[in-house]
Amino acid sequence: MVDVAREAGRSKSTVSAVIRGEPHITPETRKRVLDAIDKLGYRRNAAARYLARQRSDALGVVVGDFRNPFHAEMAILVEQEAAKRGYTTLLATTGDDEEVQAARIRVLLEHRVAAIIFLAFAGPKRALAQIPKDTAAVFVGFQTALGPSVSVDEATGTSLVITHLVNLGHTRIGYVTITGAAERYTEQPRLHTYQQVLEQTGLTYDERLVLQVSASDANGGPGDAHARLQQYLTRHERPTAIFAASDYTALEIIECADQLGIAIPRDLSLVGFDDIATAGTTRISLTTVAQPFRELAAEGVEAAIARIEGRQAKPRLLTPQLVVRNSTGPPPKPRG
Amino acid sequence: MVDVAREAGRSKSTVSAVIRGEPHITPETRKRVLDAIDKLGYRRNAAARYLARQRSDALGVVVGDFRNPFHAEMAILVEQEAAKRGYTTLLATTGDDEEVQAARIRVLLEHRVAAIIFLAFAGPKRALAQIPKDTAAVFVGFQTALGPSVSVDEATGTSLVITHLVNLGHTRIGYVTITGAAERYTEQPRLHTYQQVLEQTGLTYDERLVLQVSASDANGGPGDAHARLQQYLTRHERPTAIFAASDYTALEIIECADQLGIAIPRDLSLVGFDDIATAGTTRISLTTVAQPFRELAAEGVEAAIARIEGRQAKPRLLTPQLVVRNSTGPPPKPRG
DNA sequence: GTGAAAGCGCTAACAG
DNA sequence: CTGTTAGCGCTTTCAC
Repeated sequence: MVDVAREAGRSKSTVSAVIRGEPHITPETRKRVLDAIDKLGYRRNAAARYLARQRSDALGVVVGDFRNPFHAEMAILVEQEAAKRGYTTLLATTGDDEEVQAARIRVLLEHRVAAIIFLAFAGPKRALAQIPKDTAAVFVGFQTALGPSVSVDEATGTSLVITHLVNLGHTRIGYVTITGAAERYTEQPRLHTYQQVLEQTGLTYDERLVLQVSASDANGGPGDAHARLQQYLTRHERPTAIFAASDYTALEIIECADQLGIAIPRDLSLVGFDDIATAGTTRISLTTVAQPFRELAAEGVEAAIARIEGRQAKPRLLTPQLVVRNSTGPPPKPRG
Repeated sequence: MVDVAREAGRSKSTVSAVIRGEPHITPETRKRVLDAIDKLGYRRNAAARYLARQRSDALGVVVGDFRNPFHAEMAILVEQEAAKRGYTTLLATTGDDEEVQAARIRVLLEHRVAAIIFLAFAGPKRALAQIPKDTAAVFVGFQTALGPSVSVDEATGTSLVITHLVNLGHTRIGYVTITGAAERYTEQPRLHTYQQVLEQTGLTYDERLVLQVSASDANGGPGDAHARLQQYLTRHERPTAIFAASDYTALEIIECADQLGIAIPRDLSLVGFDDIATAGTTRISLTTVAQPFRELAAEGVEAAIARIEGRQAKPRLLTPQLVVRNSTGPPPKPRG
């Protein structure tokens, strides 16, 4: 920067003023400085800038698993929304390992991000606890009491699903989540909602209809989740319809059903959650609860910025929508 | 840090030494410092650290589109590999817009990343040009002469595909890419390879068998790509087999074919590139060229670090493998 | 083995 | 409107 100043025949602080876009600069001076910057290929130093200003314009975004298209899509949108508002984004994936999760969050913290956005995922309490109070943390994509959250109303979404299935004649409606340890924090509550809605509808909650597997279950190895799903789908008292905790999970169920020769929706109805792109595809055509992606992202960023600026971030509960496609139909005639 | 020093009854530089893990510290002192850090919840400041050391341990990773599972997967793996080697990762997505691409790269540069890894994507020349010579740039996931690259041998991959199709009896083998402007830089060369291999095999290159659409083609709007694909698939002189530039593209072709009632592989054989998870699925079962993901990521990071440390990064050309599944078969009997 | 001091590249008061 | 100055939080010689 001092080089630029010399080249422009001005002082360092004038250069700084030009860069920051201060209004009170002579056009002449501005031009000289800009030219010098150009000529020297000068690029301001984010570290030094942060240090001097003591405030950062970077948002940390942590997502559980980019492999899940919902996460990926949201990450893109959040980045876009943040950019619109003048913030840059530091993205991090964590996977299942709690060590890794803590480590990634630590890195963001060391970079002094102004806020951390948890995308459809919240690390374990331990990782969350390390976040200093003056760093805003907001949660987007799922309902939680961990902090300010922007999400769809899961009770409504679940009602939509159960009602749809009940109207088709289903009474044995299962609930399945296949997730990394990471997502347990987000999908556990969704199970709770399922249970509540079920009972409100007059159906009895049957534990045997619920399957929760961790994708990376240590005992049994990686194949374990698949084995348990297979077993769940072939049991005699299996459900006639399944509500999957996410489209990503639904995709795994489809694969397993395909392998077992279980036809969807003839033998089994399936509903997902999220409405990722693949769900709308002819081959998959998955009935699902659509989340308003863009809105979620925009509101999430807004909430984060609100917190940064010391404003209160009111929790937002958006309205989900049921998209009926070809993965649901009437239950099969009782066997035997 | 000065607070920690006070709390521990030691000086600032001693605290620094402890943090950096210098060997010559009394156990007693170390413990005091560590305790103080813990008690105060101290977290070192990456910005200040960078400023003082004048070297960064952050790698910038830029990917074109997280929606493409190949990109997402690679991003995860690169992050993991970087972490293993003590580097942290700053991830950025760019999308199609050249402005955005340049902006994202600028942000990484301002953060003084030690190197930038271009993941299955290279920005436009203009964006690339802004990278100072002392910042290493490496390209992983595609062959390019833009700089050190780690990729699969595309000629070999393409040969595998063409040979496979020729053996099945195909003579009209098309090539399709549907991509953002971003990926044009990576898939253009692949087209070239297709052309070469075709001719080596004794088939003549027919321009009409090639379709290249930009997903975000301005004229015609977003539906344009789909319309052109549809037209391509219904033309009289359509190919009996298509080599898609990526699995992601292949997925779009499948969707379009499904909508048109074109059966795969009965009416049309299809081969992809990458071997993303979905390709292995029962419903998709896509014949494709598998890339060694993990190796690509590991070697990519290695190449970046090599450059950072001033070593020469020898371009690596890994060997791809053809995975034959159910999307390819003999050509249909001639119509009419 | 530990501490004092200089300085990394920038911003922000304040003078001029 | 522009320049001077004093740090921001850390690392790194160099004395002690």
